[in-house]
Amino acid sequence: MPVLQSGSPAGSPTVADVARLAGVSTATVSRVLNLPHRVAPATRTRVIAAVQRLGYVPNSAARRLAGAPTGTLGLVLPELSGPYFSELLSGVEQVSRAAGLHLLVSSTEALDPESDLLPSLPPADPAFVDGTIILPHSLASSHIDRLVRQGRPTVLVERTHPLLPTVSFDPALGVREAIRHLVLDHGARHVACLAGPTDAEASIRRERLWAQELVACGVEAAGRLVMHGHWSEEEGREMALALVASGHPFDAVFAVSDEVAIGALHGFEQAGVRVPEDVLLIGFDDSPTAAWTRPPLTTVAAPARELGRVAAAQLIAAIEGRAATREVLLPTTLVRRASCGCGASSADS
Amino acid sequence: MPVLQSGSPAGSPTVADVARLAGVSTATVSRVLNLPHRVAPATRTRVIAAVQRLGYVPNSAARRLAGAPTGTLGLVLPELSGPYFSELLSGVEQVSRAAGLHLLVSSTEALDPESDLLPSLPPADPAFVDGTIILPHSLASSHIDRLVRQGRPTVLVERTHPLLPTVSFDPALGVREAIRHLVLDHGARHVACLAGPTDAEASIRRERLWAQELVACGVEAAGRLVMHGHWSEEEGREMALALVASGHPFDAVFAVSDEVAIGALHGFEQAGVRVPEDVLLIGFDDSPTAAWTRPPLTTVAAPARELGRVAAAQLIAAIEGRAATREVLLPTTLVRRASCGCGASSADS
DNA sequence: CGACCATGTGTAAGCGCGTACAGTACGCCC
DNA sequence: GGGCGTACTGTACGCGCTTACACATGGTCG
Repeated sequence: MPVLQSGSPAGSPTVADVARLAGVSTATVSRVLNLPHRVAPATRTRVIAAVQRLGYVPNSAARRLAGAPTGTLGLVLPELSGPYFSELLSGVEQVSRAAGLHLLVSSTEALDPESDLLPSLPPADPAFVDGTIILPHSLASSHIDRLVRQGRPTVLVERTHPLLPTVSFDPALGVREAIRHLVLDHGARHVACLAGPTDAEASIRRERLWAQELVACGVEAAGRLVMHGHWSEEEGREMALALVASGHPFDAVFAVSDEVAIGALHGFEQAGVRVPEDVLLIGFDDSPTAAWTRPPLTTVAAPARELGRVAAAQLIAAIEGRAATREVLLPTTLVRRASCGCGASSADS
Repeated sequence: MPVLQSGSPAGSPTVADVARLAGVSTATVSRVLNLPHRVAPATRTRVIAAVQRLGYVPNSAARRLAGAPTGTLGLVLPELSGPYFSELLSGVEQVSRAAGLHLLVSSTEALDPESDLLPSLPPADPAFVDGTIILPHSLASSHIDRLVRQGRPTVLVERTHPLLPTVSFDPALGVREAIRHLVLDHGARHVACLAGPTDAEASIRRERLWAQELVACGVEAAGRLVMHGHWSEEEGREMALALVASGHPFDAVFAVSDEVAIGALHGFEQAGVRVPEDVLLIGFDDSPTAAWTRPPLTTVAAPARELGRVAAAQLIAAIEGRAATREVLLPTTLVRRASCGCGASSADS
């Protein structure tokens, strides 16, 4: 059990306290902690004992101020909830933990997209982290440019950038597979698209691929069958309802995220449209929930956890001075369950 | 567009740079940023202009070191993924954002439960945050005691403590409702319990209530019908399988979390046991997924987001010196869907 | 008209830590 | 035995910021 602090009664013990107890100078204490081999074994032992006795934990603000690395990574996400970010987050955490680094997270949900507040977020603050992974929520990029200018290690996720290392999914493979499956295997003629916000790059890409592959299959990519909304179940439901209400005939739907797809499932049920009997449905992400919906959701698997892992690895490389790969593309594939009209795949654990 | 840094070419601009540009002393710059009303309007304007021109962002490490609050809250969770933590997290974020505070998150997944590393996590580090919300993942508490001793604002979630303010669910109401519903309304006689880890306080409480209420209903709370595992779908599945394999007859199941319940759903399907025809199932949490399973999951609603909100509010109160309520208990209620044998509640948005 | 206060600003002292630099003590060699 | 290198350790400065204190104005009151 630790002992009553010697120094400032209110605060935590400092190097000075440890030094006093061990009968050495503060410099020696600091050396024991950072360059142990430069200290005589006997002294080292004494200092370590003092550290433990006092329950001394270095003040990282001071440490950082004096030029030492923080040993923590920053992660900036548009939101903190939802399966996608959740998975991504834990992927990042997994590798940063393995590297002995702490992780610091915050969301930009609050921020005015156009404001330049991003640099003041702890995960982007040099005082807090050695480097940052950013998943920008919109196309505005002035704050990103500033980070670049400051030359701090930074990795972008799901977003292209001329200078920064980048990690994204390559939706092409998965979406191609999905569209072909719909059109070629199940004979869909009118494939609708439930898209995300019009300024989200990931959504834009997926929508573009939807159109592209449709045309490649010799089927019309009808603009009237495209809906835009936020990445949420609720909006997915509304888009599905709106689609039905529009009166335009359609026999299949490609949703740019599982959450939207799940919402759509709900919307269709509400509108009396059966999936997959009346309309085929394919989502995107393969979120943990997808296997548990009714019917189980066919979806383009984009393993967010893996994305997070790679991004973290890239960032660590950048911090350590090893050149990070400029642009990493992760493959996506179609996971066939029941919502696309394929036979009853009951359980697939 | 900002301008090339004047000071150290590599680093960001400092107060000194701003002071020079504005033709004032560093003290004045600092005052403009922290106590604006103590500075003459004309000077203030000049300084602000300089700040913007340089794109100056205060170094929070230095700021903190000099005794100023960091303006950020810390949150320590056992894991970062999963719907429960995800929701909790975004509740905390919601109110901390509203209060103009940043949020700093990390998980203890990595930590040796018995080690004293917790105080070195950024969210518990005075250098990083003004206060911390902790959801301890096990019963070990020496590190928590240390935080108490240091007298730093701290709020505990789902965990009792003699000194610290605490925010938890009161599972009693919901569980009572659930068990009674099973036994009284649906005539269940052998209600099993799929519990969490044996050292997780929340799980222990729920299991205890399961037993208590069962007895109160005049039904046996059979120890042979209790299974323990981790809070995951996979373990839920395995527990369900094990339960079936055990051969002990049972006609209903209470799972201590929705994830476990969903896993059990999977397990039962695999074992050819139909829910709710052969066995009734009730979960705990009302996670976003619960409404989307097959069949839709009846569950004890414990609004994690709200829990997060309250915890954050409590912490802020503590930081500001207003006494936080010692122990807050949030009510839980039963949400009836189909897995408990109630009629087909199709959509409940 | 001088003492006194309010207001604005500058000076300088740390906050806790890392580390260049300057010792000090010892062992080795020629 | 003196010169020099090696292995440790201590002294002292600075990281960027806040803030107590000192100082300079200008105005107000007796």
